[in-house]
Amino acid sequence: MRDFDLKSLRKKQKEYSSFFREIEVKKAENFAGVDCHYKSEKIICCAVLIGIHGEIIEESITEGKTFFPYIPTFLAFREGPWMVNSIRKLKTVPDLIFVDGNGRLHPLGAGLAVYVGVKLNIPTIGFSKNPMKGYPKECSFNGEKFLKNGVAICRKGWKKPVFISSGNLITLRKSLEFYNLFSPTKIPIPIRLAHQRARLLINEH
DNA sequence: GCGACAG
DNA sequence: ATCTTGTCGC
Repeated sequence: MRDFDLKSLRKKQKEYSSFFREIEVKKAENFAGVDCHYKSEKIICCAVLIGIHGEIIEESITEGKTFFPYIPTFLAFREGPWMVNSIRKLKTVPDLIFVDGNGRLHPLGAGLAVYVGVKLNIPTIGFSKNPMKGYPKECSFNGEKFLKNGVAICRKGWKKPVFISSGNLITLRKSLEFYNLFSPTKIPIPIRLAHQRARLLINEH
């Protein structure tokens, strides 16, 4: 990996953060989930589009070689472009996208879901299974614990919380609503499907 | 050397 | 994310 100018990338993050709009999402019939998997330097990103009842409508994949390393708080520059391309390959434009990564829950309010939502101008919800610095690591509470720009959720039997935050064009309240709608399990269905597909595809070939 | 910020 | 099997529990 070559050298990257994190200072200028910070400025870009502030720019993305300024483009974030918290408005109420209107029509929501088609939902997408996006996730990336890796094998050595190879990356594969999968987007799955489902209907309101969970039926799969279509999927798309984008694969290639990684061009940016994993650096905490800079995840958008590693996976964002791949996710954006994957969504663009879908024949149907999603009304809402579940992104495997934080949205506003980020030091500069510019997580992966914000990047994807701003680039595509489509509502996005950020979801993550691991806490960033300063956020609860254990389920020492039950239900929703509201944080600065997101919420930590703990349900019965969970050891660790999951984190939900707005990515773009949606309110935190609605984000929570949609998480609950698509999460009979800890991982929301759209992301679980994208996760499974990406994992399967990266192991063949 | 220690602590450690999503994937 | 990745390296990796079985296994405890609802």
